[in-house]
Amino acid sequence: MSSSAQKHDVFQAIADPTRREVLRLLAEKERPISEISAHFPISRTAISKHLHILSEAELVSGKKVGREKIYHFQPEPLAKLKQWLSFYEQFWNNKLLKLKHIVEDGDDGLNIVEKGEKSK
Amino acid sequence: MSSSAQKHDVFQAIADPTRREVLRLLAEKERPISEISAHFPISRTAISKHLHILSEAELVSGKKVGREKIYHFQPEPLAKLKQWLSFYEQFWNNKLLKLKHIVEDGDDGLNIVEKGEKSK
DNA sequence: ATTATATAAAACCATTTGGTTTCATGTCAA
DNA sequence: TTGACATGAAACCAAATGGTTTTATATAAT
Repeated sequence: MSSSAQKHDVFQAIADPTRREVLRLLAEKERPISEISAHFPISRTAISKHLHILSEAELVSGKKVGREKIYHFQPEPLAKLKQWLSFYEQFWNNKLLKLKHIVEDGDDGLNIVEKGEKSK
Repeated sequence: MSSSAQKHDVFQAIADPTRREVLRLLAEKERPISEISAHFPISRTAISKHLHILSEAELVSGKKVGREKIYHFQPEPLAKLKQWLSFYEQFWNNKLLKLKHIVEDGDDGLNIVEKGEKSK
């Protein structure tokens, strides 16, 4: 199966602070909805909706056990985030790449002045 | 200054696909609003609002040059995202940590067998 | 069998979001 | 100085978001 008609992706799923906290709780260990919602000032129903959204993004998955629904954390979608991030890591890890870009773009770079440097 | 009363953080800022694309364009090189909006099917005003949000999250910054406003990419806030992500990397990079958790939680772990590993 | 528990589902609501259109303003060019 | 251009700002709008309350259903416990 693995429905690709997902309305919520990982970027949206982690945008909400409550959902991030839910994720952290589930990363620790799997828990039923009521246990999760006990950690928050909002209603159980609200938490249930958040779990639904996390579930759409495949960051969590729930299995019904007796009358409880036990949710557990699924890290896979975060790889996509990591991948997205990796593109931008150049910009803060490797300052030399800035120069490289300037060269490749055909800019002669003569008047480029880095922060705190004098231009002449 | 550096107002800390920011309504939008980096998590929310990158939740929107259009904003992610704007970021990518600005990571390539700095550009005025009109040039950015030329890449999208939506109005210049809409793009301007997205830039405002990215700016609140300090992912971009704009300087006025003549009648144009030139925006450029600022990678710093992404470090926060990277930091957030790093916590979860254990879960897909380092499978052994699973065992560690089991041990620390007091679970005897006797019948736990990792994928593809021999139990002894 | 009855009651309490755990969740699901639906209706509802205020605010935010992502977009639009319209109007105003500052700057460059002729 | 008169347009044209680039942006800003405001009013407006539909849909999505994040919450609520109410009602229903399945399971567990007594």
